[in-house]
Amino acid sequence: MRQNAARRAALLDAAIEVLAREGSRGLTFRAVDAEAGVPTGTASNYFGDRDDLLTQAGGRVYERLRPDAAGITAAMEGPRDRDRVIELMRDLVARVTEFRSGYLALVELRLEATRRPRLREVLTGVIGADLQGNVEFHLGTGLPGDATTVVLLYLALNWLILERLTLPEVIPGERVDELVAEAVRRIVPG
Amino acid sequence: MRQNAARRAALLDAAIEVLAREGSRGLTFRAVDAEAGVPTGTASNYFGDRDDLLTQAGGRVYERLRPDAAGITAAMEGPRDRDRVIELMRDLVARVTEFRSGYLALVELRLEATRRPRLREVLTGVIGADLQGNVEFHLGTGLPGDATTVVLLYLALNWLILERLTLPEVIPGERVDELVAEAVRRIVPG
DNA sequence: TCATAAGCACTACACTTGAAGTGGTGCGAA
DNA sequence: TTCGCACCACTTCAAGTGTAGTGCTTATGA
Repeated sequence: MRQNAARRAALLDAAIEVLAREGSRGLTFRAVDAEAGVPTGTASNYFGDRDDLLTQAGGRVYERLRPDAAGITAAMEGPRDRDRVIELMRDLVARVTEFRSGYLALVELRLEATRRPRLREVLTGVIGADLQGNVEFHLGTGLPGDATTVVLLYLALNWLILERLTLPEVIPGERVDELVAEAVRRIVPG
Repeated sequence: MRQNAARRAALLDAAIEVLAREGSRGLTFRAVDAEAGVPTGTASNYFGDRDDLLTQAGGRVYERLRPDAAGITAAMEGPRDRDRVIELMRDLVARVTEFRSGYLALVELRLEATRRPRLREVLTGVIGADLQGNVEFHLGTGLPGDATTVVLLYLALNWLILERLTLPEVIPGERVDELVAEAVRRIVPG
């Protein structure tokens, strides 16, 4: 088992791309090697088995989906009203939609988690923690709404993004901003 | 190309099970043969290629997810108020969650549609038509709310179901009914 | 009623692809 | 000088595809 941390990270990033492009079944050591541009057999040397690779990729892909520090401090500024929530949610949807491969990889991993208990544990942990973190952030910054508000926004916006990334013609791009605004208006108490 | 319609349908149903259990990459002629309990090579004789199989499975899986005639007429009865919508949505979520393999197969197909234009067209057609149909049904039966109401419920409830089917511990089963009710209360005008 | 033909189920096989894992070599850094 | 890693090569294994071929079943017409 090799120890080079930078190379391991590069392999995991390559794994995310492969996941999004080829699906979880397409995530093979060979494919990761090719995507990362390293010689055949390298991924074999860094991960014990596919389960290992999948689990570590699961941790990393979700980590990369989270906003950076600058984004977080920016989110804490401005007024604490519903219009501000609309802004924040639009930014969120735009940002996540932008990271197409990461989001698709995450959905692939969700489906794969159906068959892999270890992966399910890992994903349950990171996603549950993130949702919980969103709730605390929302309440902590004094934005309007309660815990249920945050959960309902999480549900609606996630599927909206999935819809846009998989079957974009079902909900045209021009409707997205208005749909997000309307979701917030109805879900967040005035 | 064989013509036996019953056998073709059985093969498509087998394909749905395989999709849910093994993912889209696992959907091979061999696997369908095995799942359907027919000799090796049978699926080869019924579908020209994988694209064919995937596309036809896409049509069938969605068809089977729709409520039957009895369910539709039942939905048209009762009062036309918000509490009635809560009931209907709870039934919907329960019914779709029940058909686990069908729902998971559909998500697999969404991801596969990312890579297959023909499949994307088919899914865009059936899913767009279903969403449109839901809007018309809702408005036509005089239930409270507008088109946006239906779309927002569609978004939130779909991800709720996905969450429950893939990572059930993130949102515990006991919270589902209350979450659905709260979603309806906020999204559907009183 | 029987002969004939057509379609299908089923089997077997040849071919291709893709992946896994591992042993060995050379290089670079401690 | 030695240890660890990058890199390459090779063997082995597993799956899947497409199709040729055989025999059964059934429909059709004299």
